Amino acid sequence: MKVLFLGSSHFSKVVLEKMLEKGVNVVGVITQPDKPSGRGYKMSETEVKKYAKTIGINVYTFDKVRNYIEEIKAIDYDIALVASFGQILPEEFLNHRLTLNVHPSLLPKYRGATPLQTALLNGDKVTGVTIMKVAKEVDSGDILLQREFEIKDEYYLELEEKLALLGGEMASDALILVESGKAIFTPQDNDKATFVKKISKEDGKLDFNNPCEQIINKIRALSEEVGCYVELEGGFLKIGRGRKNEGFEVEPCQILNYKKAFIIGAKDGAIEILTCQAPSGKMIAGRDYLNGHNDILGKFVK
RNA sequence: CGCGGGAUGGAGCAGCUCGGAAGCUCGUCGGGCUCAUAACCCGAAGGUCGUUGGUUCAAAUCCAACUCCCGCAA
Repeated sequence: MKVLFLGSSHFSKVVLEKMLEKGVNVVGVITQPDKPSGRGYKMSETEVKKYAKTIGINVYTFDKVRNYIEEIKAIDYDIALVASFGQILPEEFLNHRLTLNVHPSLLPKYRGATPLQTALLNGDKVTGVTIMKVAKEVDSGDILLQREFEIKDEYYLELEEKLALLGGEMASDALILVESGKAIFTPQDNDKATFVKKISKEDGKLDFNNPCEQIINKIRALSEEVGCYVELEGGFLKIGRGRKNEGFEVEPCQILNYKKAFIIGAKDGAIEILTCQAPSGKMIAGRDYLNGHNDILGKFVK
């Protein structure tokens, strides 16, 4: 079967890579157009585009798919596969060929754009990947395949990587099922559907009046993407990694040097800051940060 | 030309406004104390102060260009 792949993010790239490894015949890739981004507003391509170019697959960059329906219909493909593409696909596209989606959650749970972050924020022990039809309503299509994944102590990027690899394998399996006519689609139970909200910069702020577990969950979910931070001495300190630590007395939000570890108190214990990043600085070990900032000991973060 | 911050022994920082023998908190190595220590005490090694050029009797410090890094914004 000739597969048309739609994706933009790192997740997409890993899925695509896995599918190719599995021998899937990808005849073309549609991705978001180059955008000015980063320092100096340099034009940058999506990760999927960069990868596809090195492999030699045809790349189409469409800012809005609905404006390119004719071009897409001219592409010779049997089935479309979507993974973290970043655009709502118009019905005209969906009606043209069967379109499947790779979604990193156990649908109907966590429909929407941030299922991975939400699972980590909620401290879920289990999540998964779903392959389903793309329907008009976001992430509501009939399910073809679904597999669980046990969350251990992954941070966001690690979880994304693992679920993308799983998703790539499942996508490959799904294509085989469809090709052989053995695909069985099961409708979702819409009554059980939950939706995840978008994540903003503000969501990354850590409140050390909360319990340790909640703080750790937030660090795992958001520190690598939007970034987690606390207010300190009128400025900001980004927090990279942290873990629970105990064996001493400290008030919530108070900074402590305990056996050379950078500690911030929480509601029911304390968090050791393993890595953090000062303004204009790099991400460094918490103890290294303390070395140069002994004046903050005993003070409180906000 | 989107806005801004930074580059100082192995690590993290101070010093630069007002040029004049490079400092702090750690780490490392050696020694001491201790039942013991990520604790304490004594000592040592280790730096082209990002690169290049300029001003000056004298530049980490002033000026110019460049390289790399980071935050914001997208």
